[in-house]
Amino acid sequence: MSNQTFSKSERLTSRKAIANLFEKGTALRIAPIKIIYLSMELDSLSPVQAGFSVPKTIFKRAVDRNLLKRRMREAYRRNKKLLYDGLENSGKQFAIMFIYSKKEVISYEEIEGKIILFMERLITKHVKGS
RNA sequence: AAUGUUAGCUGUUCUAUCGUUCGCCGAUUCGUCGGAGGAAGGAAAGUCCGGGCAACAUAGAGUACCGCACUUCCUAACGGGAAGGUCUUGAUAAUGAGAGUUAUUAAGAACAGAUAGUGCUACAGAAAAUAACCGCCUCUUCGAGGUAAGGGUGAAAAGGUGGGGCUAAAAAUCCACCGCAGUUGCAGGUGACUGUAAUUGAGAGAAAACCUUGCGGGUUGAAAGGCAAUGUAUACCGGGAUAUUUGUUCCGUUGGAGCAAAAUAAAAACUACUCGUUUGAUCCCGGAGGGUGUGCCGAUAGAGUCUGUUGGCGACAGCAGGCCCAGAUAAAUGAUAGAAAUUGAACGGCCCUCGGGUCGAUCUAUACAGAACCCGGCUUACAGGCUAACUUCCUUU
RNA sequence: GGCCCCAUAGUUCAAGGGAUAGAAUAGAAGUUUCCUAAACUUUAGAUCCAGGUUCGAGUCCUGGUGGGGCUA
Repeated sequence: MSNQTFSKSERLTSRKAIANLFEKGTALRIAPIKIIYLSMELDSLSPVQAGFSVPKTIFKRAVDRNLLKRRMREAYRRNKKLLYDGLENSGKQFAIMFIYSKKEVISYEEIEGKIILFMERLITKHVKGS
């Protein structure tokens, strides 16, 4: 689990879980990315399940939406070890949804920086709370 | 050789590291792991047409509604395609006194009907489709009548050109030629239609106004639909049985059987309406309905594609052989780094017809765009490259 | 994914194919007032884009662009 794979058990695939997340989750905004997360029981052993979304109203073309989702997913996949290590001993599970909310396409480096920033914040908040 | 237009084809490649998904093979502690493979397009797009497929009656009739509209063919089908016909516009040439006609060539056509009917044609103009304002002429002054040759208005003015005659003045009255429309005959063509002869006629435009005629269309779309699991009482589904009342006949007696009629019956579904069809009341047996929401099938081998050959002007069709070519579902096919190729820019070297070619290193750019059940089309978007045809220009012979 | 609707001044709406596309409100300038508001006068401002039919198109037809709604 400590490698860089990103298989189905680590992604948000349950319609029910997503509905629950949007209803009760905590919203957070880091520059162009809006993040909704919730501590909840998941149906897999993975500590975190993540999903990525780009609204159709901002980007009309499917090519642009695909590009941004791929960049966000890649950034998450390469850095998720940070998040997993931080949550290792807590026993909690998180569902996270990343939503892109800017009209321009930004580079991979920028997206990666924002996602790392979010992970650090989530860990410090969680440690402080417990 | 350059320039542009149109049509067709193509539409970046390789390596390394880390990843996604689907078959196959092997292992497994059933969580996964390993091996070897497949993984976006010509438009996957717009959702504009047509078809397959599925449910609702094996999908029925008429009206309404919607769509289409030269002919023949292709096709599973089409509003698509091929070949042809006709018309319009432009150019060139020939001919004619002129109107016009003919030939070649290019482009285009929602190209049935305006002589079935209703309505419309602003402003201007006498008048916009049963034409008389000025002008001309006649009668009997006012006024009435005749006349479409001339005038001006308008997008459009009542077939056109030339000539003669009649007449009060004129005309479509006459002659010749040209054009248009209807009917009939002959010849050619599968047909649209063409050629030709006779005869009749003079009534603009618009159907992308309503409409008429002919042809076609049942409705809803994979979120269709089917299976399984979870789970609770009836209403839901499937199968079977029986009908209730009245009259009458028979058996012959607190009842049973046959026949006929009526009622239950109001309504619901099938497209809006009319018809038509189905359901319908009670009991028994079996399965469960609604809601939440999971997995699988539908769902990836097909009107498939490539090669050859035969038929056809062609679209296309037949035959033979080879090939298997994405299958995701909060939704895969990617990220990073480095090379190469192509394009453009300025720089330096070399060559020469002084405008380019070629080599080197640097910088820049690499389009439009992402499958969502599957096919056939149409439309729209598209950096660069290749091929073909044509236009224009230059040089040489 | 599928189905449907709409587009006119800054905004909300009109306009049987026919003078210069109209009204309300918002804007600007002026009058009035010590100043503001209200009132009055004047003024500028628009048919989503491209083709086609027609003598003539906001309206009719075709293609595109943008926006909105419904559907488990």
